[in-house]
Amino acid sequence: MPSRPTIYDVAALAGVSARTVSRVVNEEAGFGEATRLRVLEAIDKVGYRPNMFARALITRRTGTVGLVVPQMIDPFFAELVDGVQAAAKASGRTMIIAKHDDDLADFDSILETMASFGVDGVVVYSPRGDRATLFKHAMRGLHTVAFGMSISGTNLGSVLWDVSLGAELGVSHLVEIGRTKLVMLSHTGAANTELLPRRETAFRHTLQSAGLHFSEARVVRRDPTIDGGRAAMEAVLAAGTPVDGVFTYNDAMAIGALQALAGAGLRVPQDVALVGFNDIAMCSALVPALTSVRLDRAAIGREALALLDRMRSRPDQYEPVYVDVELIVRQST
Amino acid sequence: MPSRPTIYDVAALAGVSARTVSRVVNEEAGFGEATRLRVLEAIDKVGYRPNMFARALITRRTGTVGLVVPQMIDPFFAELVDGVQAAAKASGRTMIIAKHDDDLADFDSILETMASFGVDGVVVYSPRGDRATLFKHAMRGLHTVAFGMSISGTNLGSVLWDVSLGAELGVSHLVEIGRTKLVMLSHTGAANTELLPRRETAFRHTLQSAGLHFSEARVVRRDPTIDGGRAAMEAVLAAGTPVDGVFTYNDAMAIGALQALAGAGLRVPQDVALVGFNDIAMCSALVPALTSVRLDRAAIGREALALLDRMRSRPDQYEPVYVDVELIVRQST
DNA sequence: TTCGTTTACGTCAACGGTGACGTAAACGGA
DNA sequence: TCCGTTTACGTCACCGTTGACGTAAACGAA
Repeated sequence: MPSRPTIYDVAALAGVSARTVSRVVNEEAGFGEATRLRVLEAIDKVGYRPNMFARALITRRTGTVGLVVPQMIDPFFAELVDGVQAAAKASGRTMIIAKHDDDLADFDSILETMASFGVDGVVVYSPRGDRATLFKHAMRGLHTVAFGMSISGTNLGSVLWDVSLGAELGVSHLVEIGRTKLVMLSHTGAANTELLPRRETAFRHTLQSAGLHFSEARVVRRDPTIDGGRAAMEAVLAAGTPVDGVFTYNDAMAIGALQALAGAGLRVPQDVALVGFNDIAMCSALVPALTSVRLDRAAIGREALALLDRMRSRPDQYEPVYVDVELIVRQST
Repeated sequence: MPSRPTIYDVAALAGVSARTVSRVVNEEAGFGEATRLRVLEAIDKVGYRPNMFARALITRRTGTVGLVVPQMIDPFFAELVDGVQAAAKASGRTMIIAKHDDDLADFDSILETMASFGVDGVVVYSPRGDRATLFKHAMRGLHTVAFGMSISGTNLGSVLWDVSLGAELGVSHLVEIGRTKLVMLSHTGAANTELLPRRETAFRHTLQSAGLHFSEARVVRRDPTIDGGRAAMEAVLAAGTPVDGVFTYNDAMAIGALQALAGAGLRVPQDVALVGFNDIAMCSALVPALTSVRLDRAAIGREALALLDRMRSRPDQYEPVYVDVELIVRQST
């Protein structure tokens, strides 16, 4: 932080008190037009910008929001970060971003750092659905919004999307276009212990309510990556499970499945229809373009920041906020 | 920023002065072991964390670095952000991230905000190679490192990778494996006016020094996206240009080319070998896995932060720093 | 034993703003 | 003309921390 001109430099040049400069800068009432012009000219001449720290020290507000995600390589998170950033910018706030790589200790120290950095609040994707750390920091006064997991309490709220509905939309679309031999490529790990089972449950329920047969062999679990998706699809084909429709845990797995199907000489969608989840940007650039369940990421950002705002005035219990999911139908189905 | 316990609360509980608590917290010399333990216990009991603003106000250092990129959706930038973040974390710094969407006015106001936020320095990928804004803020005292463009001056340095060498590595690899009918899929726009021509120049030079024919028809320009790459490749095939090797501006275009080649029934690498640029994570997950020119993104982050450090002690002219490029050979060649 | 040195603290001011409050001058209504 | 109100400022303290400096007590060497 190289030293910059202060409010006193401006005051001296404009021939007024620092308090008056402060008033002009913050557009408070109580100064004359002539004074305003002199002050603005002086600000321009010395290149003055307010020091956020001095300001934050007394106002106890920083206009800064923290965002914590597991990582940013996965396009899903990259696009989520993008959505929250856009929302922050729209409401004039600065964002601090950190990633925890699914490490609980890192996560704890990130929240610690953000708190001492005086963020007005944090928006968080918790590692492995960790709740304890969230409660700990919220209790100490950190305004927190978790997304992708349901949690609420003092200084603690959440923004969710209806995963069950999304899964149902995807699977019933496969049923509607006449597919009867469905398979789900799911996620091995416990990356998020809440969202995972719901997708599988919705898959089973939708099959059953369509009168289709469900068996455990129709859910194959691997890492939620391209390679994992390819491996899962290859396992299905190798096992000889009859299949004409595939629903995947996320788009990365769908891309992998696409590769495996191509490798086996099966055509998409003629032989096998394919539905992904999350609708990352790449879906529309694939051949064939991938049908996927879309989350409104901009809305997630907006809702999270709005929730933080509400918390400022009323920091008690918050009901989870839901954002819409919708199915985007493309060439793969 | 909800109110948190201060150094005075700790001091009162431990029965010492605030100054002594400060000394313990910052591990300065000059306190007894018994005192240290009492203070640490008190810190733990009240849940004290130093207020960064008060500290920054007096030390004039924030331990914060700004990172400005055009966007974060493109995996190349997402991975770059990741690399810089990792480097920042390793050196104990916090990062503020912003994106400018190639908008010059946004870029200017982002730097303004970061400066008033008291960042120790910024690491920047300039929109459209803009230099004027960089010079303006550097002149006012903002320590700046640009990457991907060569620039230097007071408070201003750059971290680069040798694009020419990267292009040469990629193209001569194609030549070495016996390909003689090469095509380059390049970038229409002026996203970065410096890096662009160098790739094309290296392509031409490498062809010529291998005794191969070069013609303008062998460079096709489109948007640097998957769709752009597909369109470019389709244009080459439609024009009937003979081709057995393709070098692309970036990996996204290579993915598009892969789709177009598959659509035309051409096999990779048997019929056409393919080399991308940047080596985004996805390259290894493609079928066939993509040969690509890799930039050491972690090194970019490290070098950028190291340059900022050097600037603190000596803010004058800096020679650009280069990070390595290397060719990662995979199945597509 | 004496006196310089080190250790282990404490005191005070300052960083750059803004909230709370004070006040002189201008204004306006009866 | 008088007095209450508004306008347009200024003054001062304080936000939480650390730099500069002071000092009493303990220590150590002659």
